[in-house]
Amino acid sequence: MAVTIRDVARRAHVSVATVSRALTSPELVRPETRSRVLAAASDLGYQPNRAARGLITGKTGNIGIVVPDLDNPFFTGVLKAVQARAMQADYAVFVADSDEDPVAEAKLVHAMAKQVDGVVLCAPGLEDSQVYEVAGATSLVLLNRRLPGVPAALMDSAGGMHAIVDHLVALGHSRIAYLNGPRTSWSNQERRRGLLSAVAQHKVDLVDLGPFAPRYEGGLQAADLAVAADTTAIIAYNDIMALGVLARLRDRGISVPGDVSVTGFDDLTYAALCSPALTTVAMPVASAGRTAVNLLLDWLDSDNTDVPHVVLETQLIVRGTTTPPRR
Amino acid sequence: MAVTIRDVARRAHVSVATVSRALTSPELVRPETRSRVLAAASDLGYQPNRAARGLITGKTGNIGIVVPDLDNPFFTGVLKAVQARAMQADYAVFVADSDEDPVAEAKLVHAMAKQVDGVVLCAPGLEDSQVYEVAGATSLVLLNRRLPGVPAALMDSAGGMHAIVDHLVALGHSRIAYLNGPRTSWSNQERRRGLLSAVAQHKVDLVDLGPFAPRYEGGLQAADLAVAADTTAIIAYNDIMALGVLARLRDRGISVPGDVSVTGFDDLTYAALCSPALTTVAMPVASAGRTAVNLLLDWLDSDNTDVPHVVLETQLIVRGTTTPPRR
DNA sequence: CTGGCGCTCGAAAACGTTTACGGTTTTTCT
DNA sequence: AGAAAAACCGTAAACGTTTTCGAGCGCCAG
Repeated sequence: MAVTIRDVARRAHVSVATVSRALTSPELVRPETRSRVLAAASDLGYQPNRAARGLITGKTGNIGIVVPDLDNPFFTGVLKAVQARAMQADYAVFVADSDEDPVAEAKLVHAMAKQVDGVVLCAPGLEDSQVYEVAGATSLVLLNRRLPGVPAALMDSAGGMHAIVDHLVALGHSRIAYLNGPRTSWSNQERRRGLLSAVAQHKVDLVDLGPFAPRYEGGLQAADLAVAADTTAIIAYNDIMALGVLARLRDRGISVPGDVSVTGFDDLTYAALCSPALTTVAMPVASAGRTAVNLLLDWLDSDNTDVPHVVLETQLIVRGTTTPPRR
Repeated sequence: MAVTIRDVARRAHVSVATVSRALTSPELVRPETRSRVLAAASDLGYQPNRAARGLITGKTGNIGIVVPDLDNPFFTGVLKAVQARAMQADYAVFVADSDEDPVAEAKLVHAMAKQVDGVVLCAPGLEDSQVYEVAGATSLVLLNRRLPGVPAALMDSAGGMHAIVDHLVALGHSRIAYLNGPRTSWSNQERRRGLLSAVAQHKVDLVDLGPFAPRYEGGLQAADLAVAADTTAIIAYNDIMALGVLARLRDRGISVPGDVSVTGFDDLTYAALCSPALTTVAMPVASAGRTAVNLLLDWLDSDNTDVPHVVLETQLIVRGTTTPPRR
């Protein structure tokens, strides 16, 4: 049924070895015969069988990506970029969704390991030791998580948080609430780090609340605590929580940004679409995805001597939910 | 490096053939030796090499899914379900994003064809003939598109549209605008079909506008046309357009739902989160994804005699953007 | 006692590639 | 022109499995 390398060889009057060479190392065959086999190959619509190739080369031509939740636009953003970059480099992409379950994350990487040349891992919930453990099974690139010894594509969320605080104090705010996401998540720690550094620098009162579920409902809950603490600005862990905050404040008749300013984090599409549009910081999801596969590809054919950590810039997007405080 | 079937055979004092049998067709070996093999295998942590297996069986144990846009929550919703169901059945999932480009869609299926046992295809933009053409390359299941001869998981969007109209006329509306999406897309045709049937049944005035880009900006543009046409209710092609409509109306000081009712389609997360919350119809994305891979798996080991088309129910979600018209 | 059958298992072929090795031709150098 | 070197290409082994075929064995019927 399928057309094999043998068919091409027959049609081009050469051996299978020559066909293989013409396709994978063109410089090894005479231009004349090379074009002959190329012609034969395209005539027959020949596509090499990747399984057979992988069997002997030991490389699969595939990469994997495991994410905690495919319904989360943040991860699908990186997935989209990963997919695009991989396809460009002639790699195919396996995707796995761990459903936020750390043990599933580890399992999935192991299961993928035999079928891919490497995987990019988004695993905010995994223990460091477990990450190292799965790193033994295949080549890893971490996304948005820094760990000595394993390459990573990072986003400067600390810097983004710093920018938010700078923005808020520039507007004149001096008592600010931060609504924590999950305490153990690397993202929350990073954001908090930027927050604290900025706060120390500016001498503002910080009201540190939470942790809350990083969901709409978490925002609803957190909003009340923040107004009870008498703050003029609320920094939410992420956009979804911020949306919850906005909804709760509106329900209680508290005007945004008139009475209180609110910021999110991530710049998901609806941040721009809600009303008032949300001030937030944009994460470079696409370039992070791209560089993650770049790192992986480099890592694969290199002496694995230095472990690159590249950090991408975030960007504060000022929209409608932040103004100077009413005095 | 990796542990092969030969290592297991040596350790269990049997031949490789017996190991293979013990793992894939247990009833063919004596229970005693079977357990010896199994023990050896798990001792060594043996995992069969899928490439080698695929080379000889002709099956890969993988399925593919190609979607027009991974940033679109609709598609990631089905992707998530597809992934989950496939994993359950011990299949791995390749994903490809065509970036809304029909020729890329066809190319991608062809590229995948050799690496997968079948693919679920979301290709609203592809010509029928092209779909048939790619169906020759591998086993296909269509998602949300009906085509004779190829199995499909469908969503009853016509029914959903009918429900919207029923809802609106029940509220008392009698002059309604429909904002078309892309004319050629199967989805738009289906929705329009349901719309027309409901309209004919109820004798209401239908103002048929567009087509518009199925984006936020398309909604901004469409809103003005709808109010100029003096309608009391606006049915948008999808949620994103509806959000654009809401924004534009608010900017113009037209109150929703006071002055005009608005509906969306798809029930994306932000439909529930915007304010007022959007009346829309929920698409069974998850079960569609699940049944798509069920269909694919069934199709793979069956005589391919009848081509199943299963249609899933949609559901009208009444929220805050629809009320009786002011008179 | 013989022939046939069923059960269990091993030897070996096959899947579609890549690549080490060696043989033949062409080029280059003197 | 002749020899050494280089360029080109074919033969065959190898990758890790599955599967066909048949061998060995015990059992039962005749």
